[in-house]
Amino acid sequence: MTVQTSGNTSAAESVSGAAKKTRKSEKTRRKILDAAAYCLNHQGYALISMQTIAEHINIRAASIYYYFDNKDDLVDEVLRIGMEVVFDKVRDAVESLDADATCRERVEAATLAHLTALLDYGDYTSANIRNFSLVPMELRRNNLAVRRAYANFWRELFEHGRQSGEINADVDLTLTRLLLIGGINWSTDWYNPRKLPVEQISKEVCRIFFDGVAAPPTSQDPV
Amino acid sequence: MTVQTSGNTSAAESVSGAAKKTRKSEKTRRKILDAAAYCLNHQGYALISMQTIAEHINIRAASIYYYFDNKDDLVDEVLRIGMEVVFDKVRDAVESLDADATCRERVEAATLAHLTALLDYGDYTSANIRNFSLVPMELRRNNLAVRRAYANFWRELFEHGRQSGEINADVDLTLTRLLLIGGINWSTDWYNPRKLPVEQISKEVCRIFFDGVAAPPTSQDPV
DNA sequence: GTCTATAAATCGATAGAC
DNA sequence: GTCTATCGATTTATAGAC
Repeated sequence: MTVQTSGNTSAAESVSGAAKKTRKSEKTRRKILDAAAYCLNHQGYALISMQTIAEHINIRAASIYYYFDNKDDLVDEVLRIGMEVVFDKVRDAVESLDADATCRERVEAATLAHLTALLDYGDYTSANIRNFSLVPMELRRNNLAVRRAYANFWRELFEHGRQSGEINADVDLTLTRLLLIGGINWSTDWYNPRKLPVEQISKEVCRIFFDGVAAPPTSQDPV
Repeated sequence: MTVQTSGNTSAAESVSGAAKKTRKSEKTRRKILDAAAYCLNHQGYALISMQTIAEHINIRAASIYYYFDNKDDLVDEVLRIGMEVVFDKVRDAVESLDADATCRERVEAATLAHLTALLDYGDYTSANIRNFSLVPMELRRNNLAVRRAYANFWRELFEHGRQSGEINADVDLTLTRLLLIGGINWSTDWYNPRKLPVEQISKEVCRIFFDGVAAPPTSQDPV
């Protein structure tokens, strides 16, 4: 209310941050993005309107156009953030493991991080996953680069496990990866945090994928 | 160009079929549903308009209202068909197996049928899966009954396997089911029929879920 | 930076001719 | 059954006051 109202507002906080204080401009921009992510997640693309987004943060729809050229640019940024935040969390989780961590430990950490970003971290991530296939082609195309990089990260995770002999040699790793990520992405539809915490979910998910659900032979051969 | 132009079109083909010929009325109704399913799948709810749907089959938007009271009723029926066609195919596939078929064989047949319905059968199924969570609450509620019944079918499939000792006793069957269905539902995003046919996909999916991807111990304990 | 006011387009849905 | 014409509501986006 005193210093940082309008005068020497400078630099953004997101990239190559210079100043330390968030400008009011940046704050409002973030609030718009948050509201857009919320609406996108709960109502879906094209069901959301600029007016609805604006109402959530008590501004007028016209004000949004001071920050974003049009609706698609706004949605585009929400989707981008949604995918990047997952990627960042997952990469951080895996890279913070010991260098000699097993493939299973890495996949488990990645699964937990992905699940956490998806369920706890909220609307950006869910908005991306739920809306990607329904969004105009151009927005999809813009989002593809990050998605490919993320897919590659997982691919390397599994291929590392294969090279170390931890994963069966004749298993389809691409299918494994798509099944795992697809399965946990779906969790936004059924997950109930009061039934099972994310830590247990990710542990159990990896148990299913690594060990399988088939019961081991009941009695060993009498050798 | 001669006989079957307009005259004696009669009776519906769908339920409790009486006559053998499809009325023009029913034919147009089906064409509208097809177009709606296509648009719903490729553009998503609320991005589709009655006009777009009408254009796909060369009629005027107003004509749709002769067959459906409003847009939501039309969407509702597309979603219902989408879920029912999967359920029907999967149930048929499982029930056509031998009575002494193993749990794994049943799950494999169910997976193949689900995948086939999803990928071959087309827009109705995908439209349901992709739009369910984004559609207005009332439409969701209408679709829940079929979805619950379908989920129960899978649940029994797995619980049967547990009771027969085929599935590990301490595996979370609910999570297994959700992971499996979620994973293959996601396949509409990545599946390429020229890379791997559905039969191989479903076989490999079941192998991953039943046996796991972990490599077996390389050398047995020297006992 | 945020607002009011409004232009321009599009949507769902209805009325009524044919 | 399908059409044209249109109403009324809502949308994105812009213009300009403050």
